[in-house]
Amino acid sequence: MSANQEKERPRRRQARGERRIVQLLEAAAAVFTTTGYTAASTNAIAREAGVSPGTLYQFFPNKEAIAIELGERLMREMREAYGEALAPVDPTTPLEEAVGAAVDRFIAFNCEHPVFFALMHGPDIPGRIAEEHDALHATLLSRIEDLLSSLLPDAAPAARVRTSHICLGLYKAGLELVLAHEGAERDAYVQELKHVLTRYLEPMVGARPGHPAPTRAAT
Amino acid sequence: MSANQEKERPRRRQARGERRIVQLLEAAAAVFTTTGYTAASTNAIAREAGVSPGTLYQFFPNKEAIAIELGERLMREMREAYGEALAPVDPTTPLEEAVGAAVDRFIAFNCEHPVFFALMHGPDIPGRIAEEHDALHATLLSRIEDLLSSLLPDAAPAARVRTSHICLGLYKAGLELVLAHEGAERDAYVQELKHVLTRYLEPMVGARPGHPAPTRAAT
DNA sequence: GACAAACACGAGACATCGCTCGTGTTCTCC
DNA sequence: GGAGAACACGAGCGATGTCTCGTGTTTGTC
Repeated sequence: MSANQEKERPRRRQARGERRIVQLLEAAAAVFTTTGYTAASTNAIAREAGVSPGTLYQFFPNKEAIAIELGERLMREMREAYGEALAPVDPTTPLEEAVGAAVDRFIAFNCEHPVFFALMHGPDIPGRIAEEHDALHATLLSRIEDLLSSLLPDAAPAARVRTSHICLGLYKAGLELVLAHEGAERDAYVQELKHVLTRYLEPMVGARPGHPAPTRAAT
Repeated sequence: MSANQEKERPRRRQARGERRIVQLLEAAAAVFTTTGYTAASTNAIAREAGVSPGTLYQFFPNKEAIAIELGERLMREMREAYGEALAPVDPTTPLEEAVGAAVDRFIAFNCEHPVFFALMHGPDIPGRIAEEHDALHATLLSRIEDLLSSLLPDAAPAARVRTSHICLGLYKAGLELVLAHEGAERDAYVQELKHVLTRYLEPMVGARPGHPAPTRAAT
């Protein structure tokens, strides 16, 4: 079969094309955030970008590819912004501080890129995007697991995996609430999210060496 | 204008019709749980119920009405199953017990009716269903607030509202994880969810009279 | 048994959405 | 300055999905 060179057509992009691509990606981000992936129509994305439907398909083979590319750029930007290892694990830092820093970073990123939440949260995700979704999920999960394994080295593997899932779930729930509010109220929810996570993890890491007693702060 | 009697057409249903309605509702529940609301086609629902598309529209004016009716029956059943006041608030019961009972009840209901989660969780909800979603949300929220106000009577109203939102968010996050697992693993996640909630609330209710010190159990 | 209303059917009207295609314009390189 | 590639347009094709409509069947009532 000689049909293996189809996918790799070395289309030379001009500067104008690159500009259109980011323009389309931004428009897609806007539409995805407001309507979600499935409800977003490619015509709407093209209209938002101020181009014709045909132009959109000069740069993306289909609707899915738009979300894929958008997701990849988002992931890349996240990695660049926060370094390869998301939160460098230092077992001597107090729990509150570690959790606070991690939460602050993630919240900041998600506030800057609301699409991220929209793309990763909807159950309306068909086909290939699910893979990317799972990839991100797994990445975050392993990061959290690394962090946890340094905090509680004695836990059973299964329990640690479970704890990681719980932490990610708690974060996502908190993020939804944070994004739903603004200003001082938003800050208050961020604080509550930190409380949730620290109080959940506290009893588990309370016994580790060098940290005599868990701290208790009033709300 | 004499066009005010349109909506109230006293269609006398026969027993057969009532049966068809619950049959269609069950089929819709099955389809909604597997594919979500928007992706579910009315033809698929009719097929699942073993009737023709035309028959479906004999009982429901449109697709949305199916979800509305399904949601209403679910809400009614929930109210009936757990009484008017969802969790009767007794300020002398220990926190762990109160949280445990509430979580167990809700989890049981959601495991029996997976549609509930599917209908209330998707961002793919158009138009009028959002209202019902909000109604349920508000109901649950006020229930939680009632429960909280008996547990921590001294908290500021704004903080209490916030805490309610957090609790509901945590529950939803936990529910997603619980439904994603089965058997012993599922039970373990239920336990973790209870831990999350009790540990989050513990410091707030720790100072209330009659409860000298918060209990601490190892994981 | 007759009449009307409720029930059931399924082909298809109508709309929407993803995507294509023919045509015309702009850029790049020689 | 001319050839070819990349870019841009927008009408419209094909598939899919919601909902209608004409027709036939069952049920309840006198």
